[in-house]
Parts: sequence; structure tokens; C-alpha cells
Amino acid sequence: MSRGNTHQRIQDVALELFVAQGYDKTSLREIAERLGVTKAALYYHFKTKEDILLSIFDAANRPVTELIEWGREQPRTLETKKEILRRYSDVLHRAQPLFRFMQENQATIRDLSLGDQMKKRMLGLSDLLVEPDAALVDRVRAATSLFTMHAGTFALRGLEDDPEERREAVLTVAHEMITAAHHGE
Amino acid sequence: MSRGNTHQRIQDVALELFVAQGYDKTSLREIAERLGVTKAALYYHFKTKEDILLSIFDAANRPVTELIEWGREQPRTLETKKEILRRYSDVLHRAQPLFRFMQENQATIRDLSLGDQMKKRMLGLSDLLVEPDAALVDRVRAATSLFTMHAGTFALRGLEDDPEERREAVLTVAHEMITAAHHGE
Amino acid sequence: MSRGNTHQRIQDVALELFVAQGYDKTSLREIAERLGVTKAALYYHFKTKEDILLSIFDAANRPVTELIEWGREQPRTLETKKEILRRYSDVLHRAQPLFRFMQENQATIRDLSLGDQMKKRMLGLSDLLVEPDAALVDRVRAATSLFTMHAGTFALRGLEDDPEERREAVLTVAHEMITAAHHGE
Amino acid sequence: MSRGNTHQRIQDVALELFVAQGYDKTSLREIAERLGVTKAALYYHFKTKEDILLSIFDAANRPVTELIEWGREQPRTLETKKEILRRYSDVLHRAQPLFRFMQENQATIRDLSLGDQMKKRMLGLSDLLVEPDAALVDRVRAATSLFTMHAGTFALRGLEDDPEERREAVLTVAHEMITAAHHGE
DNA sequence: AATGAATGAGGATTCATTCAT
DNA sequence: TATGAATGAATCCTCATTCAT
Repeated sequence: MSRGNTHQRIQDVALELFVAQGYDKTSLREIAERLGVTKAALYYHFKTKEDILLSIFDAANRPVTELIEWGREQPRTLETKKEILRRYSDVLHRAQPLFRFMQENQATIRDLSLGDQMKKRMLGLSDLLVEPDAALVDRVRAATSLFTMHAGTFALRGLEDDPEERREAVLTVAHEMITAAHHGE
Repeated sequence: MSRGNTHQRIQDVALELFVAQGYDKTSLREIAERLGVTKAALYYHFKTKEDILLSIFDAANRPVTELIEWGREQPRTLETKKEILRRYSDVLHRAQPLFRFMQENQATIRDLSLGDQMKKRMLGLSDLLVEPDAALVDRVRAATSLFTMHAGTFALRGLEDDPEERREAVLTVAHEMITAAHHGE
Repeated sequence: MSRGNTHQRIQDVALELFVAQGYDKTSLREIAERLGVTKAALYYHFKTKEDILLSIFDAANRPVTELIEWGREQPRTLETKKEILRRYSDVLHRAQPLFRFMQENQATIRDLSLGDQMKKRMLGLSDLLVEPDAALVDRVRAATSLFTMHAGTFALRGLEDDPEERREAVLTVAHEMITAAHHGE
Repeated sequence: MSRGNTHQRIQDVALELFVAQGYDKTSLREIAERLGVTKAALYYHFKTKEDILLSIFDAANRPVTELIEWGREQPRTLETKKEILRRYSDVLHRAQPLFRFMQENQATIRDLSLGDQMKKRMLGLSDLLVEPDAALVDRVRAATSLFTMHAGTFALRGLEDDPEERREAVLTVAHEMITAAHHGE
């Protein structure tokens, strides 16, 4: 029953606590206690606290990477762009906790090497949505279509609706933005 | 010239460091050292570390409060809404460091009583931009117009342009969103 | 009664424990407990554990530095060399614990920046005792005269005598060596 | 080819690291990693960390024991004493790393039961070089002749010469000391 | 002959905070 | 208006060691 799943469990509990309290305010003691293991056990599985976080990221980042790769092979039509946003919406919703964590702990992430990784990923996505030499307004539109989806997933929880409905609304707005950006070109 | 302005200087240095490294990773020792005073001196001026942060917020929040109050007295026309976004853009740019800090330290802010304050402020603004019973899409549009401006101020720094130009582009896009939201109603 | 003498007391107790158990095996907890203070108190007075050690060295190294300076201004006669050894013997006996510590913790000292310091000091002394271009045997003799005194102070405690007598015997032998080295030149 | 020689390899790597970094600062993890095995594997071959060190000593100590035994059977002439120093020089140079380790980690060795062992060995050697009831100066001379050789092997590396030449010079000086001690009797 | 998983004890260090002066 | 001295609690991390497999 202890078949290498401790590794997993650490990641799960860690993410849970990181999301609930922030990375800095979550101590390894806490993680260990929740798991019913010693702090030292964590260090058997991960070299550092940062390492735990990185490993979680790696797992959750794969879908985004795949999405970017997929996008690169598509024709750069409006329909493609919409599909990308659709898929990104999916990814976001599937790994909600992680993305919420990223949104709320930017300061921490910045100095954790993750900063660059994330920036690159975002730029990679952006590049699929507008030509780099597009008009400034259009580039803002494209970026905004992405941000809308992030914001819509985490920050708009005030609009206490059926989450699925909200998700669709957000996607609609994002599509509008990308459509405008596309025609601007 | 050093008459009671230590209070000020503490706030300034603190904000600077909070922005640069995050709240959690900034220690009182650091702040004190930069100022050439003792940690204990900080405690003469502020009751706790959190207090320093709160005092900074209070100062920077007044403009937003004023904006909301002003908005409440205006007719709810599209032109008013645009003006609100224009003014909010101003506020954002004038207090950039603080808002950037808020953006990057959401996790910290959340448990610091500031969370609620901020949420209320955002909702206050939102309420000026859409009726609470508007269609979901329109509410998303309104929220997005605000988020766009936040994102545009901090996160879009990759689009290395003349900042003034960028600010205008962002405002343009925000205006588009609020216009759409307004007509949807 | 708490007049800045804690700094002193820390150095004293630390040296005592470092000598008795070695640097690595002496924990800050131990030092603090012996002093009836908190570990944190140590950190108020010294930046790191290494810092405590360094501060002790600085204090004890001054006499050696002075001796070297004095030696540089003397004529390079045999009598001068003997006087140097005599004075060095004094220094050694006055700061016995520290020198014993150095002798027994060379491995530790090596990576603690102290290594170089010590090497330089020994070479400085050596240079007063032989010309750098003297015959190899004579250089060995000079070096040995110094080592004899170190060994004689700490390692020869087996020869359970009156320490003062032993010290004189050691000095005699050292003098013989330096005499031989001097005539060899 | 990997038949039971792991035992050996552990000793080799351990000594190498002990010499390079000191006993305390060398962890079993490090040793294991260098060997490409698990820490647990070390425990298959040795009961404790200390055990590894002891086993290394045992191997290297035999020659000294043999030298002492040989010395006991010889007539106590000056020539014998010189020969003992000559042979000791050999032993020292053959097991340089180990002896260097002992020199630099005396503090550690002291509490590791090795302390007594070493002390006895040194006294055993000493006893071959002077009568226990000789004049104090002569006993100091004898002890010094031994220390010279230790110092000459490790600490005099500053005198960057041909090592073989240096070794001879050191032996010459040691011989002088023992000669003086012999005639003093 | 060796591994994978874990532990318990302890290490140095940092932090926000307090209080007498 | 500040400082000097100190604390208590917590932090991340490392280590030698164990044991079932």
C-alpha cells in the first residue's frame, strides 16, 4: 500500500495547502503532519521545498505545452484561434487549483525560476493569437483575451452563478476580443 | 527636516521593498537597515508589520474611494462609464507600485483583512459599470474592462512600447468592452 | 550588570566549548544554554557561528601580528631570532586554549577563511627566522623550531612535569634549532 | 570484478573525502553517491560511520605496530634509532593521506576511541627513542624528532621543493635531534 | 549484496515582537 | 523619538541510522 504513492500524496497535499494559504505561509511541518509522515520523509522524496512546487508545475504544465505545439501546426485562421482559447479554457478549468495558486502567488513565483518559465509559456500562447508585428491595440486585445480567462476562472467567483455558465460567458468575451484582434490585422 | 517624517520614510521604503521582494520575504530588519534605524524604531511608529502595510493602503486607496463616490453621483451613461475607466487608469498609473504589489501578493493580502476591503472596492467600481441584474456576459465584460487595465499596467510590460502609448491602447480596449456591455443592457 | 559584556561572555564560553569538543560538535544551543540565554541572543551579537570563531581569532591574533611587526624592525641577528622564539612562546602560553583549538581543528579551520590567515601568519614568522633563499635544511630547521613550540605546548602534555619547566625545555630545543639554522646560512 | 571489493571501495572513497573535507563534514550520503550505491549499502558493509574510519585506521596502523615491534627487538643504539626514524618516514609517506587526515582532525579523533590508540602508538615509538627517565630536554628532543617528520610531511608543503629532497632534509633534521638526545643521556 | 522508504534528533538561522532606558 | 538587548517560535534542511524486502 506504500507503493511509491507517497510522492504523489506529497504533491497533492502540498498543492492543496499552497493554494489555501500561499507558498510562503505553508511550512513543511504542516505538509508532513497532514500526511502523517516526518519532515525528513519529504526530503527523501524532494530535494527542497521549492522542488515540491516545481514538480507540481511540471505535471500541470504539460497540457499547456501540448496546446502550444498543437497550435503551431494549425493554420492561423480565426477559427484556430478560437479553438485555442477553447482548449485553454479547458486546461485552466482542469488544473484550477494550480492556476489559482499561480495567480495569487506571483511574487513568490517570480524569484523561483518559475517566473521565466511562465512568461515564456504565456508569450508562446500569445504568439499563436496575434502576429508579433500587429498593431499595439490588437496585441493588447489578444493578451486581454487570455487574461480574461484567467480572471474569469478565479477572480470572478463573486458572480455566484453556475460555473459552467460563467465559463461559457467568459469564453464568449474572449472570443470577441480575439475576433476583433484578428480583423484588425 | 527630519521632523516626524520618519513615519513617511518607513512607508516609502517598506512599499519599495514589498514591491521588489514580496511582503513575506521582506523583513523588518531589512526595512530598518535601509532607513538607518533600529527595528525597534519601526515599532514606535507602527504597531505591527501588517500595520505598515495597512497604512500604505489607506493612503493609496483614497483616490479609488473618491472615484467611486464621484461615480455614484453621475448619471449612468456610457460616457460616464468611460470617464470612470479613464480616471481609474489615472489612479492606477499614479500608484503603480502599490497596485503592482497587490497584483503579485494576492495570497498574502487575502488573509490580511485587506482582502475584503479590496473585494468591496472592486465590486463598488463594478457596480458603476453594470447593473447587478445585467446579463452574465455583460457583467463579465465590465469586470474584464477593469482587469484589462490592471493587466495592461503590470503584466503587459513585455510589449516594450512607449508606456503612454500602451496605456492609451489599453484604455481603448477597455472602452470597447464597456461599450459592448452598455449596449447589451 | 548587562553592560555589553554578553558579547565577551559569548566569546569566552564559545572558545571553551570549541576547545573541549571541537567546533563542529559544538552547537549554538549548547553555547546559549551555558550562558543562560536564547540562541537568538547569540545572533544579536554575532552574525553567524563562524563569526563567533572569527572574532575570537581576531582578538588572539593581535599579539602575533605585533610580534611580527616588532621582528621586522630588529637586526636579523641570532639573538633577535632567539628573542622572537621566546616571545612567541609567551604568546602561545598566554592564549593556550585558542592555539590548542587551532591545532586540533585544522580541518575545520581550513575552509573557514582562517586557513589563509593562519598560513600567512606562520610564513610571516618563518621569514623572520630564515632567509627565504637559505638551504632547504635550514628552512626545515626554522620551521621545526616553531612547530616544536606548538607541539611542546599542547601535545607533550604526556610528559607530566611542571609546565614551566617543560616550557623552558621546549624553548631550549627551539633555540638549538634556530642556532643551527642561523649558522648554516 | 565487483566481487566483494565494495568493502574496499568504500574505504577508499571515504578516506578520500575525509581527507578532503574532514570527517564531520563528510556525510554518508556523499560517500554513497560517489560510489553509486545507497546509504543503506554502506550499512551492509560497516556498522556505523565511525566503523568505516576505524577500519581505515586498522589497515594503515599495522606498519607502525610492526615498526614498534621490530624496534623492541633491536639494540638501543643510536644507529637503531636513526633507522627507526628512517622507517617511520617511509610509513608516513606511504600512508600520507591517512596521516594528513589524523593531523587535521585531531579534535574528532580524540573522542573516537582512536585518540587513545594513537597516543599509545606515539608513546610506543617515543619509548624506542629515549629512556623514560632521560632528562626532560632529551625527551623533548625525541618527541620533536617525531613531530618534525609529521610537520615535514604535511605542513611544510609551502616549501615547494622536490618532495623527495624535502623528505631527506626533514629526516636529516630529525636525525640531528635524536643524535643530540642520544648523547645527552 | 543491496535498495527504498522512512525516522528522530538536531543543526544554523531568521523573524516579528517586547521592554527598559 | 529612538535604541540595545533579548526572546520564543518557527523555518528549512541534514544526518546517521533502521528495517522490511
